[in-house]
Amino acid sequence: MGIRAQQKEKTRRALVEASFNQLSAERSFSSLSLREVAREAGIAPTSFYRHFKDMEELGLTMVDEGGLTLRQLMRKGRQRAAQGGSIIRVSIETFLEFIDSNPNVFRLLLRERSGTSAAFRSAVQREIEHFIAELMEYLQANAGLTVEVAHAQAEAMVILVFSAGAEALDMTPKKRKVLAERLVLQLRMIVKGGAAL
Amino acid sequence: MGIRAQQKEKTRRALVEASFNQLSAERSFSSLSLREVAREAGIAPTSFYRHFKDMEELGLTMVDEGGLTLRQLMRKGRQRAAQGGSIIRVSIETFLEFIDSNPNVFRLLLRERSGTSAAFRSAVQREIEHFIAELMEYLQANAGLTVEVAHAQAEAMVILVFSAGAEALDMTPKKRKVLAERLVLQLRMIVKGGAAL
DNA sequence: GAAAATGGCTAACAGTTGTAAGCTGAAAAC
DNA sequence: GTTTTCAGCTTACAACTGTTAGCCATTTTC
Repeated sequence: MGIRAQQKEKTRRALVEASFNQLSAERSFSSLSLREVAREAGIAPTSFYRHFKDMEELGLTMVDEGGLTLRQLMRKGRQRAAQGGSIIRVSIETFLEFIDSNPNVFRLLLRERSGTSAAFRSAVQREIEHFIAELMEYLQANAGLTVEVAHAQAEAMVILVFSAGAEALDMTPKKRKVLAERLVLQLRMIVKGGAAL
Repeated sequence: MGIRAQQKEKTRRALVEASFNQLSAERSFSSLSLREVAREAGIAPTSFYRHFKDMEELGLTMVDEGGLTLRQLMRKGRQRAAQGGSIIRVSIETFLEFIDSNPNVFRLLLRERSGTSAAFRSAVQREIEHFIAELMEYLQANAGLTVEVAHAQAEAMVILVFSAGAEALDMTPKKRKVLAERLVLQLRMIVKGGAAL
């Protein structure tokens, strides 16, 4: 890669990282301005346009990236579970670790799922569906269920995990334990209930 | 009530209604400006302060109001179910009707649940917990479960219903039917699974 | 080595925002 | 009937926004 393209990639990364870093409980992506992001990344406002058409394009990049890292992590978690250990517990652990070490990635997905940009919403929805599909495949292979039931099951589980994640964001580690236990209980109910149908 | 207080209440309502009316798939409460709301309500920007300290105070009022109407509706639904009819089906119907006739109220609750204002988040959370508590009471009385299980069950059900509602917002009536059926299946899984534990 | 491409910059614009200061006329209090 | 209260108004300001135009230095291309 040429020295030029290399530098370009570097400031592009700086923009993405600057955006992620500015997210917090009090700050959503949609509340970030182009100028703020550019400032944080250390470039002039107008240089932003050398990399992204507008903030939406930046955001979509971030969603794709975030979704990818999450899915990779979960896949690893499932592999870990395959060689001993409850799939439910391991998945929940993996997910909570993800939230703990990438809170802002999760915040982005969580908020833009119900945000004001249709492109964002469907990008996040796509990520979640990937997610459901992988879990569903696992469930069907390991429990031999109807496609319909397996899908409903996988979807319900993903929704509950996501929702618990959202709550966990603001919690102390101690309260998280309680949350995680209840989540385990809920997922078990779904597994048992699905099998019974 | 004096003629003065009456007029004041009227423009206060106008502000609340103006805010609700400006919400849409493309517009969130946090993206509304004080000036826009005032304009829509037909008053000068600075007159806004005669009614609310800032936009956050307006929003909290809206959350409280929205949560109240939703809970009242659901309570009615449950009464309807008490005299014949599946509680699950009736509740889902009631909820989807609510979303259909008050999409913007639901949008507000949905978005501010994961929004950037701590006050908003806990206001919505409080509404949801009311919601869970009422359902839990019902479940415990009618199925005789542990407190723990009943709570986990009620919570899971509320989350799934909310989440389905979010999806339903952008859907055609035809697709909603499919969604509703899957939701029924999911709630049944939780009922069955809870009983099995 | 000359010419073209390009990432980053400065300057400048028109528009919007929240909010302060202060006036006015009508209702409320006395 | 006089005084006080107050919802709503106009004007004003400083801050910030996204975006255009155009220059510069360095890398890339030929």
